[in-house]
Amino acid sequence: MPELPEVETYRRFIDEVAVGQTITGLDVNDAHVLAVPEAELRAGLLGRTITGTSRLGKNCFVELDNGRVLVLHFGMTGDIGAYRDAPDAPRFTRVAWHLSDSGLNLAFIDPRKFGRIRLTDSAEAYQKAKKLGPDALQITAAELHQKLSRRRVFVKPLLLDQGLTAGLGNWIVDEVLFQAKIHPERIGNSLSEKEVGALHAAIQLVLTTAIQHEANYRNFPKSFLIHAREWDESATPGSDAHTFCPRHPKVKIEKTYVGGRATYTCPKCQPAPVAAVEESKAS
DNA sequence: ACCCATGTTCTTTG
DNA sequence: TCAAAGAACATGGG
Repeated sequence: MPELPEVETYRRFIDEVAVGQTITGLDVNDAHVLAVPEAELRAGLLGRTITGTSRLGKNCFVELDNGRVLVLHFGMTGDIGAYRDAPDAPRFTRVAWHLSDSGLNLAFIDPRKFGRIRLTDSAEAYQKAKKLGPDALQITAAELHQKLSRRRVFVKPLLLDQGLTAGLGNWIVDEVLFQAKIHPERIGNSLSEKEVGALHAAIQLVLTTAIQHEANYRNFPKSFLIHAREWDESATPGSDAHTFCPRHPKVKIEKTYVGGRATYTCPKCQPAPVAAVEESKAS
């Protein structure tokens, strides 16, 4: 779940539920998701008032009244929730914060426990320490072109690299490349300025659309590749209509692996790079 | 029972 | 130094 649009949705939820409230309790059901010692987290949070929220890529920042920042990273299966009474805590709640005024508890939910919770002095310090690039919604086309032009690597792993730009995950990169009609195995520095322009526009389109729908994939436009991904099969049991390209009803979406990650492409929309062309452009 | 998975990070190998 | 591939992490769900 948690790529940029999901994290943005979680951030807005936290902003609504928790800003202005004081943290009066901390439950650690599973310390595995803590990237700081529990005692340090407890000392850093109890009695603090939440003053605001922000986000960089897939990281959510919860700002505290002493200037420090709680950082939430949701790994592969993280989620956020709220509950009033302990028996109502969502399944897989690993950590929860008790909020003074509302009496609600904010839950960090994470079945697979790849998520992490930590404290930092500032969002900027965290960005620097983690070597995170500009947020995918903030990066300009020129900046993207400049970064891609220096790399002789497949474009898909480049877009997944949080140091190049932060926030793009596996399905979004596939969607972006499909919308921009670029093959995932095109070499970074082989992309023309025009192609990078299309890439940048597709990033904006996919992220803003996903945020609008609060990352509920099923509600995305029919023109999106997302509907061809396997996990959507449950929505249309017994049908394989969803495995065809939205633009070419007779062309099947292909599943391959690029950089070790499952990758979906339309062979007609996204022509595979020709090695000779790539090399001549690169040299 | 087996295989796959939205992310990050480290190790190995070239 | 860079890049690619693989593994590890932890666990649920199909």
